[in-house]
This record gives sequence, structure tokens and C-alpha cells, in this order.
Amino acid sequence: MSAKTRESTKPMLASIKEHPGKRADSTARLRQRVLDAALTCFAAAGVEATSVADITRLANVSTGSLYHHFDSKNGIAEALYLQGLDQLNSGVLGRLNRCRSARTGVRSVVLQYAEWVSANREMAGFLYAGDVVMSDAARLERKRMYGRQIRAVFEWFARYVARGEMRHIPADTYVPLISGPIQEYTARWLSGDAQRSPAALKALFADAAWNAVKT
Amino acid sequence: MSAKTRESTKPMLASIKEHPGKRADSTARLRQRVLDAALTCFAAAGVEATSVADITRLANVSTGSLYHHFDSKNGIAEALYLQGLDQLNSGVLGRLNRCRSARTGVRSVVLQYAEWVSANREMAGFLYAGDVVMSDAARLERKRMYGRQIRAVFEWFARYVARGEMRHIPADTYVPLISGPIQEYTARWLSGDAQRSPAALKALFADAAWNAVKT
Amino acid sequence: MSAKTRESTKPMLASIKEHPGKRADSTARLRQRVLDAALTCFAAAGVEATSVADITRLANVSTGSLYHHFDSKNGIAEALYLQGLDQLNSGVLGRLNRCRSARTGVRSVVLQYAEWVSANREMAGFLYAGDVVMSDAARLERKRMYGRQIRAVFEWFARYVARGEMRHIPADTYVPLISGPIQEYTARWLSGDAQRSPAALKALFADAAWNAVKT
Amino acid sequence: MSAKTRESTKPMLASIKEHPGKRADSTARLRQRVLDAALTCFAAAGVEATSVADITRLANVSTGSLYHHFDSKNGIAEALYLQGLDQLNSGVLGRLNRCRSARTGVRSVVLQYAEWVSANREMAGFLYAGDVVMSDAARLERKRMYGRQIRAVFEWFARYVARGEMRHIPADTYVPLISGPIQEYTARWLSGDAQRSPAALKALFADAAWNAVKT
DNA sequence: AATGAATGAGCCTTCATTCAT
DNA sequence: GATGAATGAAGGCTCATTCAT
Repeated sequence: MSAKTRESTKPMLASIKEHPGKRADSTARLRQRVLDAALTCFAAAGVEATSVADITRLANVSTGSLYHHFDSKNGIAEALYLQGLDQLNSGVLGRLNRCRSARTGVRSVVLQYAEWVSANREMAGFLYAGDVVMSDAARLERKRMYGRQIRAVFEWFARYVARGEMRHIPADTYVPLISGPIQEYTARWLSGDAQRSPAALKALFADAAWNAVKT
Repeated sequence: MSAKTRESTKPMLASIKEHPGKRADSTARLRQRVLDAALTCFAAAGVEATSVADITRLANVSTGSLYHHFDSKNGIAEALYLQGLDQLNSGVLGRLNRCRSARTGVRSVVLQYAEWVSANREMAGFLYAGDVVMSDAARLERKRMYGRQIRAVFEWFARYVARGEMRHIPADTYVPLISGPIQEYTARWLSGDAQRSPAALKALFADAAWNAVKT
Repeated sequence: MSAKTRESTKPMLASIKEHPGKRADSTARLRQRVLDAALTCFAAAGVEATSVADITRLANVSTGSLYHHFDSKNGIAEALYLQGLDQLNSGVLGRLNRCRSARTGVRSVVLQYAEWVSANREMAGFLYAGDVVMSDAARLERKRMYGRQIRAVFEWFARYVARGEMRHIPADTYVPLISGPIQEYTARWLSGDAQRSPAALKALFADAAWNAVKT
Repeated sequence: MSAKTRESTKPMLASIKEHPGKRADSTARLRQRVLDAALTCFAAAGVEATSVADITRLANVSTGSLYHHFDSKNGIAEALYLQGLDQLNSGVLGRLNRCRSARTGVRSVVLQYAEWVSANREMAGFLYAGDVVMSDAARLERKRMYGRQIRAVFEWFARYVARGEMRHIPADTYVPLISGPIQEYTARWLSGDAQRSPAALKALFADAAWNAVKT
């Protein structure tokens, strides 16, 4: 909600509820305990199939306390979703910004995605499942995040497209061409249909990505 | 959604409930009315968020009648899922089998996927959402279907890999490389984030697919 | 909802749910069991303080069954309210219409009110408490009932006012002057602050009513 | 609602919580802020439908603080009820005591009621709604107040009854006959069914009251 | 005195499924 | 085969009240 976007680990949107002073610490701890428990449940069974009682049980928190910190079950899912998306995005963008050529840039997107997903399997599964029903506020926040991300990535690539080092194709199709294969593989891995972690195959998919968009 | 399954290679799970004789026809009609209604609901709101009452209302069928023809709400979802998957698979395989070169074969997979998905948006959304909780019986049936499909496709491709016309990479990675981009694009289209139908961009993705696996 | 207004004992509004044929009877029985139980609870504790469980317990009906026949707890209260009001109104009006002089008419309103209230203490308490939150549909129905009642009563009285046998005062004030005392006494009786039943004092209040509006 | 209780003849129930010394003033201010906020809420939605959070929000007081000053939500309602009743009663009694004839006395009761109710609409609505569940202590206090009031009023009237200037009827029926019409009209005004304020029609109802009990 | 986090019982309602007719 | 009434276990959420700070 504020300006800082990258590397942030704190939940977005919820920041309004943060309090300064002595109890802020234990408050944040409880919030995180709830988010952690919810992630585990959501990843395992989906948001709808997870009951609030499942979360309170796992987080060891009372119903009332949970609702003191979150608006609703779906509010937890939204906070988690935005937190995860922010993490994934900022990881990719941060790495991209340290690259100095079209090829390393394109490959870095895939490499970072593969690594993050392999290291955060639960969160990846949760984000991939896409069963969060977004409220208007959350939708706005996501749009803001996506906008920033897409704009930053496109600005980075645009110069190489302009130089003729990358193909000139519809804007809509870069992401599918670059990320589609690793994402599809990841989906199979998450569902148990593929054995090796995405990280183990990252070089192959990174090469394919570059191959798909280079001139 | 109403086009009859073509080239179905195996009876559906639910076929055990089919009855021979004079009433079979009206029975089948009612079954299909339920399946059609369920697809609309599932595609619009997801399986969990659809109530049996939603389906009976839309299908104009009584509760008792519905349960006379299906085991459970999830049973309907399974039947629908298997029906859709079979349709999609057999379409792809049928087209592939009519191809006479590695390049046309690989491209045909993408082309057929793009066309089917664009022509069966509701079913595509339902299959993509992946919110069907599979019973053991259904899981088995799906495995059988997948196995046949994968085996058939691989047999087709294997000869070209052997001839050195296609890259030799881990078996797990062919599908992601070939279908990943079009699937990723389709997901964006289904969610409203991309405007043009997959069919409109099929050539681009077909070329990319061949490019990704050719030697 | 239909034309018949007087002496009707059937719940209004709910009539849309009535079914002809063999099961209609047991359906109506269950509906009435729920209404009776609800009346007892509402009269004793108020609508808000009565839980749906209180009603199901007393009516010996399952939760689901209750909700199969009524929209909500408040829907029960509305049905009951309209039923009671209809009974009260039609009793008063029916008796009034059999009177042949201003004096007997005015007195009959009070007498009938006193008798009905004494004979239907629970319903009277429920109606008097006024804690039913009316939906738009119910509000409309009540308006319709009130309109019919007020119009009919005023038409009856108007001729005597015109003849100079009754005072000519603001239309708003006839009901308070005629019914106010007996209603106030009834409220005290219902709350336990007065011992004798309204019926026991009806003559006194009937005389006072006539005295208050005669010329 | 904010006019201080005049001629209060006994301390309120809640007075036990009053503290002497330097903070008494700010304490009383906070108490009153809570009572004012509660009255607004109770009048608008009823006691049951008002949550403690509604009150703390409107009064700008913390939960803990509220519970430091009141026993419970219902305790607030009781305090408010007794405060309002005391105000209404003492107004009526005070005015009655300044009258020097049966006629002016009876009329003054109605006139004062009409004026007070019109000037204190929120409190009148709250008292009229009668949704305060009284604790034993509060019930006792109310009985005491009522007793004093009734006794004082009866003593005043008794002499005129004895002199034959007022009718001799059951003790229970004086109040309904005198106050019933104006109360019934007030109820209609509070519910929006009557337009003119009770104060606007006070003379009519005062005359009727005297007419109802004079010899 | 003041604060607001924490508690957990209880509320209304939904819903998949069964079963008598 | 068809119907829809009946069931009761959950589910998400609210709320009065307590208590540590």
C-alpha cells in the first residue's frame, strides 16, 4: 500500500492494522502465525475446503482472535496472495535489474522463477491454484503490483526489442513464450505428475525461453 | 459443450449407469441435461461454490432424479472432467495421427489445442480450474486416459527423435515446451487478462513450439 | 394475498408455498407446528432473543426442515405477525359490520379487542411487542391489510360523523381516543402490572370510548 | 436527552459507581458520553441489535473503559431506562403538584407527557420500545420509582375522588383512561404513522382525559 | 483509569444426501 | 423413474466480556 515494493516480506493491505509501541511485536507474531497456518491449509486443500477452524487449530489461536486481526477467511487468503505475489515478483524483478544483456535477462526470469518456486512450494501451489476470490480493495492492490511489475519488466526488455536483439511480437505473448514452459512444468511438479523440481531443470527452460524470443 | 465426444476411445466411468432398452434414450437425455447445466455452473463459479440446487434449477430436474442418475455432486464433476479431457485428447491425437512430418505433428498439437479451447471455452475453463477432487475410480480412469494419450503421442514423436529431427530431452519436458506457451496464454485469456482468442494467435505459438523442440 | 380477508386463519404471504395434492396436508401441519412453537418463543422472549434452535426444539422439527418451509427466522416472525394481525382485524371488522348504531359500533370495537386479546394472550403480546423487522414484501402486505381495515372502519364511522352523532376531530385521533385506554390497560396486563384481564373490564373501557367520541 | 434530570427523588442505581475527588468530573463526563451514545443506538436499533462496539465507536471510548464504568451492556440500558423514567415521572409529578383543581391536574398530566415526549423523542422511543431486560436490582429500583410516583399521584387525586369531583373506578384504570389516548397517539407518531407531534394535539387529548374521569 | 487483544460459546444459515410416497 | 420433504452436521462470523499491560 505504501511505496516500497520489492523484497518486502510483510503482508500488504494489512499494514493499516500495524501498531507502533510495545504490543506491536506480539500482534505481528500472531498475525504471522495465522498466515503461516493458513498457507499450509490452503496449499493442501484449497481456500474453500479449508475451514476457519482448520486454521485456528493449526495456528493455535482462538476464533475471536483470528477475526480481531483479519476481516474474514477470504481476507486471510488475500493477504497471503498479495504477500506471495509480491515476493515472487520482487525476486524476479530484482534479479532482472542486475542483468546486463537481453540473454541473461530473459534467462534470469526463468531461473529465478524456477528457484523461487522450488524453494517455496506451498506458496507456489497456493498462488497457482488461483482460488482466491479477490475483494475490490485486493484487486486494486494486485493491479497496482502487476502494473508496476509489468511496466518495469517491459521497460527493461523494450530497449533490446528496439535494438533488434529480441523479436517484435504482440506484447501479450512475451510472458507465455518465456514463462509458459517452466510454469507448465511447475504445475505438473506441483500436482505430482513430474518428479524433478523445476530448479533441477532450470537451465533447459531458461535456454528455451531465450531461444523463443531472441531474434 | 454439446458436441458429442468424438473418437472416444473408452467408455466413461459413468457408463455403468447406462441402461439398455426403451427408456435409455430419455435417460440419456436427462443425464446430458444435468451435465450441461453442471458445466455452466462449474465454469462460472467452481465446483465447490456450485450447489446441487443450482444444478437442479438450471437443468430443471428434481433432486431425487439427479441422485438417481449420479452418485454425488462430485460424481457429476468427475464425469464432466473425464468427458472433457477425452474430447480434448482425442481431438489432439486424431489430428496428430494424420500428420506426416515432425514439424506438422508438433504444430498440429498446438493448433488443435488452440482451436478446441477457443471453441469450448466453458469446458476449457472448467478443466483448467482443476477443482475436481478425484475419487480413486476416477483417478484410475484418468490415469488410463493419460497413459494412452502420452504413450500414443510419444510413439508418434519417438521416431523423429530417433531420426535426429527433434531434440533429445527428458521425456517430462516435451509437453511443457510444446504446450506451455499456448496454455499459459489460454489461462490469461480465460481469466480476461488477454483479449485475443488462442485461435487467433495459434500460428505464432505453433511456430514457437516447433522451434523449441526441433534439432 | 388473495381477496378473502376476514376470519382467515391461514398464514398470509406463505400461501404461495401451499401445494395441492396428497402431501399438502402434512406440509401444512408441519408449517403450523413451527408457527405455534415460534409464537410461544417469541411471546416469551422476543424475536431476537429466540434462537432458531429454540423453535426447532419446541416444534420437534429439524433445522433443514424449518428452512425448507420458511426463508429465515424473521420470515417466520413476519408470517406470524400477519396472521395475528389479520385475525385481530377481521374479528373487529366483522363485529363492527353487524352493528346498527354509532354507539354499539364504537363499543363493539373495544369489546372485541378486549375479548380477542384476553383469549389470545400470547399472540397479543407478540403483536404488541412490535419487534418484527419487516421485509419489504411483508411491509407491503401489512400496508394492504391496514389500508383495507382503516378504510372499512372509517367508512362505517363516517356516516355517523356526518349525521352529527360523533365528534368531528382529526382522523388521526379517533383510534387513540377509542382504543388507547383499552390498549394501554392491555399492555399493563401483558406486562403483569395489572391483574384483571381486559375482558373483565371491557364494559368500562367501551363506555369510555363512546363517551370520548360521541357528540 | 441531555437535560439533567430534574427533581430526582432518589439516586440512580448506577450511583454506586460515582467517585468523589478530583477525577469525578471527567469520570462523569465519560459516563454521560457513553449514555448519550447508547441512547442514540438503542433508539435507532434496539438494545439487542446494538453491539457494545457500536457504543464504544460512537462514544469514542475503549471497550475496557466502558466496562470500567458499567457492568454490562444491559447495565447501560437499565441506567438509561431509569434515568429516562425518572425524568418523565418527576416532570409530570412536579407539574401536577402545582395544580389547584382536579381538572387542571388531570389535564396537566397529559400536557406534560405530550410536551416531554415531543422534546425527548429518542428517549421516548427507547422507553416505549420496552426492550430492556431488567435485572432484579433494576426491577426493584423501578418498582420503588413507580410506587412513589403512583402513590403521589393517587394521593393528589384521592381527595377529588372523595369530594365526588372525579369518578370512582378501579385504581388500575385511571392511568389507561387518562394517558391511554395520548400514549397510543405517541406510539403512532414514533413509528412514523402519525405526522403531528403529540405536543401539537395536547389540548385535544387533555380535554378527553378530563372528560373520561370527571364525574 | 485506560487500552485493545484475546476468548469461545453461540448464532443463523447452507447444503449434500436420503427416503417415503 | 420421479419427486421434493426431511435431515443434521458443518460453516463463517459476531459479540459480550475478561484480562494483561
